[in-house]
Amino acid sequence: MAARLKDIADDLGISVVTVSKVLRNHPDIGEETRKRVQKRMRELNYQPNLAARSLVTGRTWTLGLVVPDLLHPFFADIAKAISVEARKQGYSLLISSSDEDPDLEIQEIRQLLARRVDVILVASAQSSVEGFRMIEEQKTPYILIDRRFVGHNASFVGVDDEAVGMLATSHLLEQQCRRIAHIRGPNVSTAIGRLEGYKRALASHKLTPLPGHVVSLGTSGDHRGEKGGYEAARQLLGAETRPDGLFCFNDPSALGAMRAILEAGLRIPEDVAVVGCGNLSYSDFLRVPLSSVDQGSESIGKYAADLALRIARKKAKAKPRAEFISPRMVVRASSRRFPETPSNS
Amino acid sequence: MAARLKDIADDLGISVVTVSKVLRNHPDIGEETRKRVQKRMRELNYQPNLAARSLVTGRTWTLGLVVPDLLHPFFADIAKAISVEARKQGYSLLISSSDEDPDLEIQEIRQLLARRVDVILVASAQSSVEGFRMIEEQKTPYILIDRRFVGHNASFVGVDDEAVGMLATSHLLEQQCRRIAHIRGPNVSTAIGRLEGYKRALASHKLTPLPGHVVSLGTSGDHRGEKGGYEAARQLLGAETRPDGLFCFNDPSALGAMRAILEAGLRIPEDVAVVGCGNLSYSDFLRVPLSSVDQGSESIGKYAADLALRIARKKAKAKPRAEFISPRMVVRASSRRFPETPSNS
DNA sequence: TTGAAAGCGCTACCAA
DNA sequence: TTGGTAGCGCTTTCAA
Repeated sequence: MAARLKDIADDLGISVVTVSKVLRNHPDIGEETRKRVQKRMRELNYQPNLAARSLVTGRTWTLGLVVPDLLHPFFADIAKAISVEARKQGYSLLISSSDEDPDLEIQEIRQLLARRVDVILVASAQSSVEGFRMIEEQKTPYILIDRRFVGHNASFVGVDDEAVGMLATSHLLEQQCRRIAHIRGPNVSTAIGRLEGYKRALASHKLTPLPGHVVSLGTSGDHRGEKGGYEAARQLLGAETRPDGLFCFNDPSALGAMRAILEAGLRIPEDVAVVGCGNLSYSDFLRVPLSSVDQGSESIGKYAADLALRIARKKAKAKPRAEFISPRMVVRASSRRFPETPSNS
Repeated sequence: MAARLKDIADDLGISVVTVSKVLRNHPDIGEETRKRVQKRMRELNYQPNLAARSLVTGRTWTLGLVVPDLLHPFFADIAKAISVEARKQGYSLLISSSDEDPDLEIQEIRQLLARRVDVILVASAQSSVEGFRMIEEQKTPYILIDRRFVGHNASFVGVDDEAVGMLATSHLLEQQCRRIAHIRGPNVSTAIGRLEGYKRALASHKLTPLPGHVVSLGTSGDHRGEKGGYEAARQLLGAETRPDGLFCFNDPSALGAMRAILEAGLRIPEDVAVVGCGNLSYSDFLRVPLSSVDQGSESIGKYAADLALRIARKKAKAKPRAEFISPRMVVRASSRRFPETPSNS
């Protein structure tokens, strides 16, 4: 079926080794031999068998990526960016989706380990760091994306979540909101950091969250959070004092929340100003265009890929390093209470 | 580093072959031996080296997917669905994005061929069928997704595009639109089929497209088509007779078009009713919720994966077959001119 | 500059 | 029920 080195060697009456050297641009090959081999390769449309190569080199030229949800635009962005960078350097990308399920994630990681990918990138749904022991045992380098584990010394690329929370909340404060609520995410580092930032921004104005003004996004079924955001917002609107500003863990939950607010007959942003996080691509086209903190998903993907490829190249295990991307506030109608507010800050 | 069959065999004083058989649940192994081997495998957290296995079996247990744009929700949906099905059967998925560039697509396919994936799935950006010769030469089975080539006898899974065009246009006709325009896509089968359906639906009402009422989405830079849709719509609004209904090639272009319409001071759907295609997940939250033809992206992914896995299993090359998914009209505010219009049809 | 030999980790085949 | 042998397609090493 597919041509092999041996076929080419036999055709040309030379040895397999010589052909192999031409394939890899090894210097000590005669000009004429090289030409002949290259010609024959083209004729046969030769493709080296990467499985065979991997077996002997111990490298697969493949990166493995595990995300909680490939449909979430944030992770799709990252996957795309990684894929582009990887391709540039001749690497392929094995992508899998854990559905936000820690057990499934472990299975996916096992699969990637079995395939001996050179580096694993994972936006983890684990609540503890236990699951990574397995990777470490196999000595496969890995990089955490987006979500990290405090006190766990692994490479990390993601946004500075506390800055996210501060940026969003400070913006709402600037818009004269004083009763700012927060719909927080599940118990992972991103949600914790954003909550922390939210509190710090309030504190800098000598404020604290009012009773019932921090609500958790339900975790059930609905990963991207539209439904959860809707329910959380309904809960908030029934709170002792009604919020006049709302910072949502992510954009999908903000969409759900906005639906609840509009259904309750309130105006956005006059009655409740809303800020999301993620800056999803359709924000401009929404019923009320959504202000959002941009997490620089593309940069995250690019940095993560660069780091992964650097590690993959010199098989040496570089010491773990963390890279924090700075978030950026993108102001749209959902939180612009004063016309002069610039659209970015 | 990673444990090998030989390590386990040596530890237990048995042969590699026996261990290999336990690994693959081969029947003729003594109960006790099996237990001992399994125990040791667990202790060592053994992961078979798939590259080695591939080399001897000639199968990689990997599917390859090439899409024009992983960020487009339609293709993200498909990728996710395929990934889920593949995983269920122990297959992994190599995903790459061609950026709608035929040359890049060919490169990606070469890469997948070099990796000897068992089946290639491709939503192709090729304008001719030439590029597939390469795959055929290597005897790697492949399945076209979403976009096909008339007269080319290959397996195909996708929506019935003519039905898409008819569904959308008939709906607009039911809403009493009589000057229905169409923003058509690039020169691939999907765009051609939808255009065909649009014309047929008009014809069944003894209508034909008015002059200037079929506009092409520009192809430059902007793959998902928001910008293209905006520009196309501006062009349409300047036409001899202004359209009162608009069927757009996809949802992103419909978003752009709606922006142009609203900016021109017109109302949706009263002045211009709009229908998109793809039914993207945020349609409900848009400034004007967008009516759209659902292409059943998940079904497409599922069918395509099933077919691919069936082919992968019995290495036999099944004869090419085409599977057409029926589209479904989802009516929302952007085209609902009469309150009683049901939301699905 | 070229090539013979060995071996990567696994499975297929057949003999014990 | 168990295992020896051969070999998948390639790279590495070292000798010619």
